[in-house]
Amino acid sequence: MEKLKIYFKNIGFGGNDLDKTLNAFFLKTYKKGDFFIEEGKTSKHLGFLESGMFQYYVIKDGEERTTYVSIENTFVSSVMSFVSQTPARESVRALTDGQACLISRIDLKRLANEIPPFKDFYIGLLEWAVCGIDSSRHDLIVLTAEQRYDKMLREEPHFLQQIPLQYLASMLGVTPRHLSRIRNNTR
Amino acid sequence: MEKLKIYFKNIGFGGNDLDKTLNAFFLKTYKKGDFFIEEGKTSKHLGFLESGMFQYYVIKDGEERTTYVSIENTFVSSVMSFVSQTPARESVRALTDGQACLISRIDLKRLANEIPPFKDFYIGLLEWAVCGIDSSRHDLIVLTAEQRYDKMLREEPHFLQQIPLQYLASMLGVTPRHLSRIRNNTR
DNA sequence: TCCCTTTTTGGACAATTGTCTAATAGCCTC
DNA sequence: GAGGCTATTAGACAATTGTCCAAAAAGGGA
Repeated sequence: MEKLKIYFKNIGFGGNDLDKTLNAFFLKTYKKGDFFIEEGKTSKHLGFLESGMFQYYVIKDGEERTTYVSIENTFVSSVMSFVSQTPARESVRALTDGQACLISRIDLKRLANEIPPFKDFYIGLLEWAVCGIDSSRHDLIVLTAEQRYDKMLREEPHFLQQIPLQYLASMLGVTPRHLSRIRNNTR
Repeated sequence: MEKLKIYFKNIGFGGNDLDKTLNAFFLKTYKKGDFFIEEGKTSKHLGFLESGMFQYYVIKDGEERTTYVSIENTFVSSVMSFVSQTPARESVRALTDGQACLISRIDLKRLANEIPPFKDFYIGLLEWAVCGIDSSRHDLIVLTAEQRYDKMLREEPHFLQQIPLQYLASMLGVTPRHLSRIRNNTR
């Protein structure tokens, strides 16, 4: 849980708060293909990705559509399911072997009440999530597929290095065939 | 601020907490076309829409694209700008005359520290926002335009009654021309 | 190194969606 | 109820994007 520890230290956690916080998490190891959460089930845990890569996807007309890919040092969650405790509309599984630190929603709520800074951490996490998701939604409505690709190239080049194109295509709202066309045009 | 009062009562606010909370808001009247926030400026206030309708949009290649429309009894905010205090990527303006209760980010943060239930309200608001936005983003990637329209017809029929189609089209990620085609097919 | 699997690319064609434009329909005001 | 807005619909055509498929390229063990 080394990276999680660094994460919390970076936002000012220390001493007792840090210990209690880290104790509420437990480490889980994932093999490629293992599920973090399956569509239809209710997400009980929030995860922090220590290593590896998780794919969010649904099966649509028999084939999968990727809605997002999480990479290490970020939080993983089927947001809606975890937050509202309703069945997940998507599955999340490991694209590679990896490790995540998990905390249950119950422990999260408990910590938030016991440790004031933890509640503020959760607010910060929600604010970060809402910004990222809103921005992505905005782009899907306002930009063309090519502009979205260019933006990813500019702002998240590590995505293009780490994540297979077939998954990125779907996240960008196009088919792999079309992403190939876009890449061919722009370089 | 009648509706705002009812809103807070419904989530369990009363007595001193309710008074302090309502006092942190002030009422503002909007004429059709008035801005709630302009693209490029940083949003200083969160609003609760007492009456009227607000349109979120950007000008893209000389023409406007609507990303969302808020209706009464909901909160209004250029989320990313308000949350991260960065310039807004979209404008928000009144589509009709209306009234909103505003609270500054500073007062919001102050109240969150003074009134514990208010912090929990803010968490709830963020959770609600993240669910709604995530769901909408999910639909843009996974569903066809026709399926998104059908879903709106099923789940938010009041949108179709209240909001002009030209704006809904854009929210659904298509042109008005194409929305017209969709509507023609399905009924 | 070689073989096997997975990923990426791209041709040919089809379906979807956008652009431009005009006609129709609603609605408000005088 | 006539005139002037604005919203909605729809035809014709063009551009974009998807589907189906096969070939090429890239990895990953044995």
